[in-house]
Amino acid sequence: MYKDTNCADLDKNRIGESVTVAGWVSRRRDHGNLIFIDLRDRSGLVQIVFNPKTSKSSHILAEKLRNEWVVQIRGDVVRRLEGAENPELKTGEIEINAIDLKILSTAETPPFEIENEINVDDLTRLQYRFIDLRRPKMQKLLKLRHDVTHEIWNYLSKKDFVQVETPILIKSTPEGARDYVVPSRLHPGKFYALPQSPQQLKQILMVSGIEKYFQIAHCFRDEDLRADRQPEHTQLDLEMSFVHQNDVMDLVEDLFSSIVKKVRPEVKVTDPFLRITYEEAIERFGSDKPDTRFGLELKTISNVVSNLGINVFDNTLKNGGIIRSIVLPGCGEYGRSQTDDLIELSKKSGGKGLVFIGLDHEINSLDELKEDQYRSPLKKFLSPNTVKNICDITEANPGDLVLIAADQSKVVSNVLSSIRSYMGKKLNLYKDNEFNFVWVYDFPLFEWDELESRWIPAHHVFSSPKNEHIKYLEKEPGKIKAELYDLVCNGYELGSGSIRIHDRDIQTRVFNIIGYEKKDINERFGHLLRAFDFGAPPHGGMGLGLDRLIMILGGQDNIRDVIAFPKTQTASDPLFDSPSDIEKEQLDELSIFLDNEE
RNA sequence: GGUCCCGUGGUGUAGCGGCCUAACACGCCUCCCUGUCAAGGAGGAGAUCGGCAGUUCGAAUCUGCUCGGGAUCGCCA
Repeated sequence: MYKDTNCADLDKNRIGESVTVAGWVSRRRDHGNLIFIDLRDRSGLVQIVFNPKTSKSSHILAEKLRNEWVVQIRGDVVRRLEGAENPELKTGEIEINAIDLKILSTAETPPFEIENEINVDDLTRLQYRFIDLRRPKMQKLLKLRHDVTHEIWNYLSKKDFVQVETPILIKSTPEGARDYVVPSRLHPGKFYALPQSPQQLKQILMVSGIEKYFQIAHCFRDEDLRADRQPEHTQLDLEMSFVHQNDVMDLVEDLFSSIVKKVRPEVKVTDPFLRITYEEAIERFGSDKPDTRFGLELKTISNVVSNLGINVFDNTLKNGGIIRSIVLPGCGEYGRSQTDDLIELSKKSGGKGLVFIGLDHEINSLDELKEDQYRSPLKKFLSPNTVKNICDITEANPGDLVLIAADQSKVVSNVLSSIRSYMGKKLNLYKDNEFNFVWVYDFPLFEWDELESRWIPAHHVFSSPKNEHIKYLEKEPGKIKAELYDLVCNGYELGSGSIRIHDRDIQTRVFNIIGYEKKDINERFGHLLRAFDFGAPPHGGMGLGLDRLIMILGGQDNIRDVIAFPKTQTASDPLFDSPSDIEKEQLDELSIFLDNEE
């Protein structure tokens, strides 16, 4: 070994020891006859002193040292001079008197500094990812990631789960996201697809009698990127036989609690996790992935604002729409530019506009509300009594701003939930180190696709309808709730799962509703259905986004920061410069002809 | 495919028609310095302002296109 101790493991208990350390020169302070080096390794920093009285040759060599050179130093751990201690540093009470210095590598000046808080373009960071990852913050996030997966392995192993690796080269199915595709050399003109998730493989493993399976699985989706979406991401994938929905939820809940306890012991996690139905989530938050760290719940006010001569509202209701509102506490005196911001946000979310009612702060009682104590563009239609009724339902108080959206219910949900998220942050309604987990369950099995005029699966085709809803299958598919559940944290969807269909008859009926022909079914799912013919146990499971979980646990707002080598928004890698051209010989082998005209 | 923001020495910013022969901070280089820890002091090098085209007597600055990065809608069963 080039070193017998880590830099930051040294402290006053080790004074007098002779040690050898190795690492990177983090900073040098050259006082002429005395040179200080902050030496950095994975553990942290320690101060090295080069004193000509201790070692003349080392001192001369140390004059050459520059940032990020890699060095090995032998020396004695000594107590620092009185008054020269550095309380900011873990090793601040001691230093190493260097006797020997060996330069292991020189280094160019790095393109940016290796500190926790840097303000550098993402492109530069990714081009020099090896430098970026030297930053203690990034090291901490990679370690956090390790600790999380370690805990997952530990926990699930203790619970009798077996980790099984599934292939990366599998088969394209036209369902779901766009596939990443790999050409086959041995089968000219044919392609493998990279898995969007090991979904069908793990279900086959259930038929194989594995009973409890998990995998930290890479999943690939060729769709556009976002702050929380990479083309290649990692899932904790798990599946269990002979379980009901609650068994899966209980297990995952306990697992996630123990992960948080392990890696963020100072954080309080809701115990038990909140469990709400899909319907309740939409009703209260307008979203199936609500941020439950704060209130600002939505209220329906269709009844109190109809038939007042307000055309927008009456027409909306006539067309089967709904009128809902959200109350922003203390925002009653918002000016034009602030309300315009909210209107713009609502338009971005697909809405047409918003109606405001701003309540004065100096209102003694809403029961004696006067005309001049509230403002609204629709004021001439809104009597004090109507406003009071609205306040009753929405629980608005003096000084609040009531926002009203009228449209089809899906649009209203989108508009008000995006305003809710935006204002929750703006009004500082939650702390950064709060983790609010919530289960959302009882999702509908099907959604109506307006464009194609047909029912499509809300999750995937193997999710089981609730037993008592099987009777609606052919008559009212929209009414069917599924054994489908999502885990949500702080407004992020962390994962979703379901109890799967293991009955051939029900599976066929679901396929029929989606409108699959026999031929399609065989081509796409024949392998799985064939397996089901040989004794399929009842089973269910989940897929959980590991990157997002670590992003939240690490207090980050971008998934790239918890992935060692992520891609840019155009799915390229500035470090490797991928994707890239390949040789003509490679193309020929694959029987691929490029149409370079376009 | 759409919308929005950004692109100026190595890094981050300022400059937003002529005061620009492009400013500032950090970093870098040289020299001085025995107690610093964002060391200090003195001096120095380094950018044709992402690219192309246009407007103009004159463009880092205005316009168009394009490339790259970021945010977001669509998309992500």
